[in-house]
Amino acid sequence: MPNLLDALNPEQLQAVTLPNQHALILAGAGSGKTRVLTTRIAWLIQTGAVSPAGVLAVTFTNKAAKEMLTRISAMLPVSTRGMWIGTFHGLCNRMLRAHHRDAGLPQTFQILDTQDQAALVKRVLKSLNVDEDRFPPKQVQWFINDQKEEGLRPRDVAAGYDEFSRRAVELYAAYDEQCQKEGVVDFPELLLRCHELLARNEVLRTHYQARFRHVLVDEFQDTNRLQYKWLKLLVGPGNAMFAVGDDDQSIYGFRHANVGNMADFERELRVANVIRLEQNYRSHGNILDAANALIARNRKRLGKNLWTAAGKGEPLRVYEAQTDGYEAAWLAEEVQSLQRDGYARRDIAILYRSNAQSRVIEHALFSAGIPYRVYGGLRFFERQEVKHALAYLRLLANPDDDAAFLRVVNFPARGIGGRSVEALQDAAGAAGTSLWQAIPRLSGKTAAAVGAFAKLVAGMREAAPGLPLPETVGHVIEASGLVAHYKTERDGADRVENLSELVNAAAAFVQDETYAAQFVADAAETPTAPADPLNAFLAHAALESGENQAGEGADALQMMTVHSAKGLEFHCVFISGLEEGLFPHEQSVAEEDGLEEERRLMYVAITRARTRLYLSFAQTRLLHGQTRYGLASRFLDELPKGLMKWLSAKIGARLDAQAWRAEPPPARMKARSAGAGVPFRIGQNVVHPKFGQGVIVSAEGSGEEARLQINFGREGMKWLQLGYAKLTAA
DNA sequence: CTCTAAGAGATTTTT
DNA sequence: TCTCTTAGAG
Repeated sequence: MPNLLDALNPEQLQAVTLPNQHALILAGAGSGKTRVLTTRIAWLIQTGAVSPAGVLAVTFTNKAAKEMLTRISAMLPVSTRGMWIGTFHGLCNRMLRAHHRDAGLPQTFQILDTQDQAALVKRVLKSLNVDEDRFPPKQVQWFINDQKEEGLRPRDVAAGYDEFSRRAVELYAAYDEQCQKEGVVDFPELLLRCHELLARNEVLRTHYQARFRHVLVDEFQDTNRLQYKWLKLLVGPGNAMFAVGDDDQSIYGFRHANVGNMADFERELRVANVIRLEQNYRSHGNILDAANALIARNRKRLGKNLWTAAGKGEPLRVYEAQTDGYEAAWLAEEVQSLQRDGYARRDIAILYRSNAQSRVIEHALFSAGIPYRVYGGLRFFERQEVKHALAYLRLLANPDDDAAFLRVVNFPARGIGGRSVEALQDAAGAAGTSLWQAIPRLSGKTAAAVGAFAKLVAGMREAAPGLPLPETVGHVIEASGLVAHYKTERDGADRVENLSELVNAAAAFVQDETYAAQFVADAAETPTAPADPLNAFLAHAALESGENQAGEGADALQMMTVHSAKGLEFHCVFISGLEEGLFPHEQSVAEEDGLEEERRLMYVAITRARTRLYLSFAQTRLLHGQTRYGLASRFLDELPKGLMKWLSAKIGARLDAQAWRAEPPPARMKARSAGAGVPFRIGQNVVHPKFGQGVIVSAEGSGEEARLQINFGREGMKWLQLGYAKLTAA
């Protein structure tokens, strides 16, 4: 076996071989971050510094966790079984299962995903007769999650100043009570519960601190306050935390990622080892120079400058299109030309700021016959039919799970309407029981219909224990009538397919025992009964939403938002829609922090490219049904001119008579002169001596009296009178 | 209970 | 403009 440390650069080597003290590794894009993390774990084990059971490594996504496990297994002939490697939620789930009694949870507690949680909040609001106009369920849900992520229970929330928060705290309390009653736990609750468990139970805390000699954290810049607090509980006098992150790639502020955790960590735990990984192994020089120049404009940085031993490479190519339609057509053309140059489609990515932009591009690619794959969208376990099947399975595990009960009590339809459900809810409410337990209290016609459902579920529950998990799943999707129902539906074929795929997923799950082990209680910690596969599978389904798109193997062009491109790399990258208002997004530019995050997002986008980077924007874009006249993104101005090569627009030259969604503007613009005797057109670029460049958005009046509305981008939108403003055509 | 029509919302995403 | 959700009628 070759030496693990052989191929490391000096900084990587230093990081990998640090003594067991707190450390912060500032790892730039493409600097071998995962490599350092995995090599350190392998090295620690190989040198006997720690046993596999002494390692805890935490990531944000299951993908990252899996990748880590795979790479460690490749480096070491040791089983990774004893290690705790997983997501924050996965590890907390594991700990809570092992100590469910101490955590005040039933052993079979179920996990609510975001949709389930929204439904439960709604249900609680309804039962309390809350006015949904004044207290929108979504906002209440956000409020609850915000509090939980700050580590606050209803009693800890400072008395609200406004009416909303005062009432919201009460709703939070009612919601928590209902969760407890049903034995369900939402995502932030997993973390909060686990945090409370460790905070209150000194025996457990010291046990885990002693066990996990090394606590390693990936993407530390993305942690929220609660996650950081949880990590701090895991480190004690005898162990240390090794955090890897990049403040320049912090792009999840909107979901409460707190970059400040990096500085706090350094200060609070007196981190003596701060190592910067600045050598980039991914991109050519010009690309890195552009990225460095851009990010240097941010004020709030820990500071870092990427460099590469590779050559300068090609210049960045910039393209200005007239419309989003032309931009898309150009993208398709350019992709074809790249293919002719020998690039595989899977090595090319088109990135955009928001999902809405993908439609036009998809249209153009489709017309050009280029196979593509769009990331994002519904994931396997989030599909309606799969969620229905899971709801039946949840009832097998715990019939008191009201959320699951309500989801399928009348699906497929079996004559249990809203009134019947209400009667049942009333009965349950009066008796203080779950819906399931309230069934015998019903009378009349309702009782018969619901009774039939109860019998169905009871039958499944009896059959399940004797069957292997995949057969249970198979039985449930048939006996529930789900398969039959979707078979009769018009477009149900895919859904039937997905249901049988669920059986496969269950089969794969029970077979992959290393992975299944992530979800079962640890024998060392709990001498209790072994976790049953059904429960483990349900937790797996909730914690890992599955692939978002099929066809992974096919050679297809990659399309995704900049956010989902983080962590990936491609030979050729297109960053499209570089317009003020879109990227940076208009909702972010008002605040300094918002703009800086947008700039980091652009930094992430640029650093995805290995050899060739394209930047494009459109003068005109259809957004929400309205034509928007945007200026080129300020980020284009912030890149060094010398690195960029502007491609000239071949207007319509090679475009066939495709019906692009956005019509070619020349025709439309001619028809829309800004008014009689006005020498400008709507959409025309103009220059103003004080405000600089702008685009005419609309106009009123005529001749010298005419007033023009002009978007000056950074300077904002202005109304100017033609007679006074010294405007010139750009 | 199912179908249709009107209304809201429209960055970014994982668990 | 489009899409998804919800309310109301049949």
